Amino acid sequence: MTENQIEESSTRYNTIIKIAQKFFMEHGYQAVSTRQIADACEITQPALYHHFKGKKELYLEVIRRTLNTTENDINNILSENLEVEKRLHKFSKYMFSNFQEDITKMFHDIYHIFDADTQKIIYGWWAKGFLDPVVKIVEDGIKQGELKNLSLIDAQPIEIGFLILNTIKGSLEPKLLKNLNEADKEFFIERKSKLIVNVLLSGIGK
Amino acid sequence: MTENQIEESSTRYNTIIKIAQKFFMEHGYQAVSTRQIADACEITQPALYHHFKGKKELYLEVIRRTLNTTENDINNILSENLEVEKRLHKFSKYMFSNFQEDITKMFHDIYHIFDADTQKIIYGWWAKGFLDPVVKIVEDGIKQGELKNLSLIDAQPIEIGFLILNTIKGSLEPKLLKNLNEADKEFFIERKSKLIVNVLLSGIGK
DNA sequence: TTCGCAACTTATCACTTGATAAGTTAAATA
DNA sequence: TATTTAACTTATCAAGTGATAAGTTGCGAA
Repeated sequence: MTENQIEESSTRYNTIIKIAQKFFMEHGYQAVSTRQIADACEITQPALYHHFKGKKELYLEVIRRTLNTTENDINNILSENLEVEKRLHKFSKYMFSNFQEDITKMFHDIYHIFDADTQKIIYGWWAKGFLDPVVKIVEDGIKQGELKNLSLIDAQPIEIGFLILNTIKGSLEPKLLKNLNEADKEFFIERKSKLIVNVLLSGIGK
Repeated sequence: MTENQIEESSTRYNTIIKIAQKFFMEHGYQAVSTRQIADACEITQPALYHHFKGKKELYLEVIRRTLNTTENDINNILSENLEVEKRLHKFSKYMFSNFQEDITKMFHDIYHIFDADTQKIIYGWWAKGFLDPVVKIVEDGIKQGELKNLSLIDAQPIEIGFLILNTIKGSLEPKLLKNLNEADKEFFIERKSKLIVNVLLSGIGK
């Protein structure tokens, strides 16, 4: 075990990140204080600084873990060789179920907090976890003849990947979902995902 | 002139709102201090409190004006009786040109700052300015036979309005646009809007 | 048994925050 | 001309903020 691995398997260290993740994702970086996080962890505020260099570094680790977890989940979802429609539907449902907080806000914070180099690193994680899998779906879909030849609409697979991601991202409604019970939530997500995929594939025009 | 109208036409009052708008839209409510706004207005921080009861009230007025301006602009854009495709294209271009900051963040702030009643009032402004016009486009499009009968995809016009709005909203890329010159910006917006409308109307499926 | 060190705590720092109180000034009104 | 008042300013507040220094504790290795 390396020093880093010991640290990462420590219970307290993980608790801090889990709780910090909850707070940061719900309220954003600025609105969360180190004291709030520490209180929720039932430790004193300076104790945080034993595990993390500062608030920024804690936030960065939260982001890293979030994106890393997502990458694994999405790759599992997409490992089955399904048709495009089913893959997109699964992906949409995953996003609705797991990103009940605006990730747009997260990227806004990243832009204003971290320097350009760190931003690039984070963008790399995001691309690997989110964008690449969706672009893969699009590319596979074209190969299988399930999707249009994109040159017809003067677009690149990566552009369509972005568009799909943005459409789903823009449709997430964390506040609405929070007030539903599990059954209603499931129903809402199923219906919404179906609609989004339907429009993405067939459009609303005649 | 009522007392309110005098206040609203005052130069200083308007300057404060304009500058506050710029700051709030770029950084979000929490990240902007009353001192930053005051400094940019070249007045002292307590002078703000002569014009506004508090930071919250200033922010609320910024939101009201932003949504009100948008409502007027959009109604002008959509007053021409064009076909659905051209209307959506115009609308998309307007959004890209005028909302160079994430409006998602604005709604996040609203949710965490204001009480439920105030939130409802703001939602009313938003619905009137953004949602209603888009729903009108959809309804007109169905009447004119340019769009599918929505019962085919088990959807309501308002749902499709949301989806269109969210797709465009999610695709806004303020950071990217900021680094482009006017010509490149125009080109980017034109191209992106065309792609979005194309996918919304025809989809990417075969 | 002693030592070392991880994992804390208490106390405190400099700084920023939104907000208020009290005094000033210049222009409109009576 | 006297008075009022809008539009400020200076001074100051309490409540927070992220961060550091220095001391404590308890456990595992030597």
